[in-house]
Amino acid sequence: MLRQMAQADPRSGKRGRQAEARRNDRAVLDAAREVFTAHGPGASVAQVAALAGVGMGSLYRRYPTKEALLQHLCRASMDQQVSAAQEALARRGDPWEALAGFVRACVAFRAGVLSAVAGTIPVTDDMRATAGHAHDLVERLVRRAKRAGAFRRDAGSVDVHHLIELFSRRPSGDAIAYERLLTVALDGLRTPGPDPLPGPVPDWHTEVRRWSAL
Amino acid sequence: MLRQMAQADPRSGKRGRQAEARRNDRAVLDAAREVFTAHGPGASVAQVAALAGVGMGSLYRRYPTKEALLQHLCRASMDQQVSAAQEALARRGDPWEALAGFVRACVAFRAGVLSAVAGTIPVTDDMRATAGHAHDLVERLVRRAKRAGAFRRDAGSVDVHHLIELFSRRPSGDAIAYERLLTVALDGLRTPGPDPLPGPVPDWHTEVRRWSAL
DNA sequence: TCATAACGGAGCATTCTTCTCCGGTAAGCA
DNA sequence: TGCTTACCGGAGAAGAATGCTCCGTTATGA
Repeated sequence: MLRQMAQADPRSGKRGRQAEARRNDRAVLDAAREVFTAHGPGASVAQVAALAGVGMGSLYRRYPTKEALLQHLCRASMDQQVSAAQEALARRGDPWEALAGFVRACVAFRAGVLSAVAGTIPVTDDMRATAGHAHDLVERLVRRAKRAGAFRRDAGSVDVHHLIELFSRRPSGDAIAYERLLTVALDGLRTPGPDPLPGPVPDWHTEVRRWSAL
Repeated sequence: MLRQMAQADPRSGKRGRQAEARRNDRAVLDAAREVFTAHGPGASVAQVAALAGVGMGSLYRRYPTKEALLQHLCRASMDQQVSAAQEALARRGDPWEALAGFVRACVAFRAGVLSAVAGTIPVTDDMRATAGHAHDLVERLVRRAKRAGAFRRDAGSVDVHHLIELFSRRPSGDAIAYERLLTVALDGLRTPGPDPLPGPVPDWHTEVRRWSAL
């Protein structure tokens, strides 16, 4: 196969093998996100490698096993989610816009992976902790929006979490259609509906137990 | 294994083998819906049989192949969707309530199966026709709601279709959470948001082409 | 020019899956 | 009551798919 070698990595500016390695790092993780969120954790590693444009060897040099890849993916996504939440909290201006932007960002990088693979990999304490941290930040975003009257009273931060999970699962095609639906859902989350939402406001504790149940 | 034989089928009132056969018919189809919508068309037939509480033999006597099962499932779901739409159209009173009830019903019986299995089975002309018929009815429901001012102007019937597909994919657990989200989305579909939906209103033609692309 | 480091992908062992086959069990009739 | 028959469940065969390893190849940099 023809390989594209001596091209500079636009990010680091480096060239050569090290640059290729760095690019592959990202490509593998991005591909894994794409494949596992769309097809579930049962998707094959070969599929990930193919989408990343990388050989099996290159993938397995980075992650000793499929499980390790999934765990790393979860960690990375949750870290991204934390960053996005912090950024949203730091934003001045309309609290609703900050929250909505956060949700869109999370959906864009498929922050809801964890729900897709929950039950197939052991959830480490580390993951639990990071998820908890992320949740705290989302809770603050929601509270702030509620104070500004820009979030329906009968919904809570866990509903936001579920929304992100739901839309993270979107298959790769048809991106516009899903963006429309997400916009619809966000509009519905902002203003109260004619009828209250069914059931009690879900709480984080039971949510955690759902994917902690080995 | 202990079998439960001489129990009357509550539906037909019949007893014995024929009753068991009838019960199994339903059980297999319901299980297939559940399994394939939740885990995708890659889910194993054994999983379906297990959930239906039926042996492999009983399943394969009904459907000669996995593909046949999937096709029959699609047909049945689309027929149900047509029925539900007709029922909704016949309803008097609030046009919005009729539409919302229709969507809820479709999600309840997972009308969006087709999207989950699209691309894995050949789509027969028959299926295309039934889907078209269903769409016509939904279009009428939407138009009626729009005339009553109970449907946002920048959305269309294909968006409703997408909504049903999205929520049909829900995994079996956590039903309440999804019902909340569906209510949120429906609220968002009723009244116009502060910003218009992104992209053009999707049309049925391109939608069809999406899952007709072999 | 040579040692090095990272690469791609064919191949191996094992698991998973679809579908077949058959012994068993109860309903229905003589 | 006893026989026929229709239907049931699940073990198992053939084959596909998957996770992972191994190795020959290729660009880099001294």
